[in-house]
Amino acid sequence: MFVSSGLEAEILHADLDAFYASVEQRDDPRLRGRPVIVGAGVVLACSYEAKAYGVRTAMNGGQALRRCPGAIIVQPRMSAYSEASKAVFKVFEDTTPLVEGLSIDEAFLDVGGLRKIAGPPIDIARRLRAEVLARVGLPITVGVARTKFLAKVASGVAKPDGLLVVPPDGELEFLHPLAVERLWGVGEVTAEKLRNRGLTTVGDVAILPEAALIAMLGRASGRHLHALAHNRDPRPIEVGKRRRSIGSQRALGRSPKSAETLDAVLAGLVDRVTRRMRSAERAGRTVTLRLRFDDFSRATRSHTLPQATGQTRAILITARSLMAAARPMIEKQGITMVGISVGNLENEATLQLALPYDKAANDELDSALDQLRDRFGSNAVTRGTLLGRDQGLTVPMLPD
DNA sequence: TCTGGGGTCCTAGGACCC
DNA sequence: TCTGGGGTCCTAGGACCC
Repeated sequence: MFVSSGLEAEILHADLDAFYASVEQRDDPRLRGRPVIVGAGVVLACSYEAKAYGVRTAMNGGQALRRCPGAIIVQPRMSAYSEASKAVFKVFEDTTPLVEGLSIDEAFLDVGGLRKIAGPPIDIARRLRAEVLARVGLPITVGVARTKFLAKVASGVAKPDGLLVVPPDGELEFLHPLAVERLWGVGEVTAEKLRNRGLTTVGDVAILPEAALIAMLGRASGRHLHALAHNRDPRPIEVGKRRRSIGSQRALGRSPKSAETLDAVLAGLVDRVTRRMRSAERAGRTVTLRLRFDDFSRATRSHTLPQATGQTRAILITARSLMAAARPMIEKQGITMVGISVGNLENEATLQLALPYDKAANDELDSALDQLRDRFGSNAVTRGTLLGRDQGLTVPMLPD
């Protein structure tokens, strides 16, 4: 792994602009230059033309239309977005192997080791923006700085369709006048707490001792905020991060729901989640039921299994018993959302069976698996998953 | 027409073990 | 026999992000 010098601005934060809406405008010329809202009940994404009218992500659809009556509503096309994301990440990976994906539409890139072959970071960033536009047809904003945190702040300031480099000798000058909300990890609640004490800019926060921030916000948040306000962020780019949970949820509307309806929804969610787990070849141990009620209060109930599984049946049984335990709450308050997620996902196999892809090897593996099934039960061994860690052994499957 | 769906990380108390 | 310190895991809730 390259170790960046830490003295130069060589981390890029690349962030697609109004991602879903931009894909829609790319694919339908009639939408270009017009206010576009993706999502019907609620705004999943909106074009900058719609943002100009005050439309925001997560806003209720009716409210959005009142603010921007001329907006065009588009149904989301998740597969198109996922395809566009893959194409953009391909451009990232053609730029540098050191790519850390943050979400479907943003990533950090470490270009520190590329100066000799690809030029200074600003040139790389310019080319990256041009490449994404040429190859995928989407606008992207890039922030360049010495740290991940600052690069992300820079791209946020440069949006939309921009490029901003924060030079190492101008970091605090750039950072301190910004509103605290610009800091990664400062949301509504934290911003309000800070505002109540008259702290509105990053510079205001930087004056406070760490202990004061910890007293105000708790240990982790206090430390985090203190470090960021002083521009301390030593985290390196992490390549190949894995997801820690997989989940699915569904809004139910406000009308009362029978137990049968709820069970059907639950089964559908479990099926969706376990399919995704199996196709990702992962298994998990902790099943969490998430509920939301009429008054927007929430509750979670979870249970941890002794062994990781990706099987629909095992997870559905667990989900049902969590739901049964939550029954009294559900009867007291109307339920408006139900979700299931599976966490404690087992990592990549700890024991790699270095077998070549030939018939003899596959047969050998099959018979080894049969023996394991005999020993631990047929449910203990499934494709792409693993044995419980009690056995201290995980078994990766070969592709069919 | 007061609300989506996908995630991450932190905290705090209790159980349990050594 | 009594007590304590330290560590891990589980559960529930909350803040935050895109």
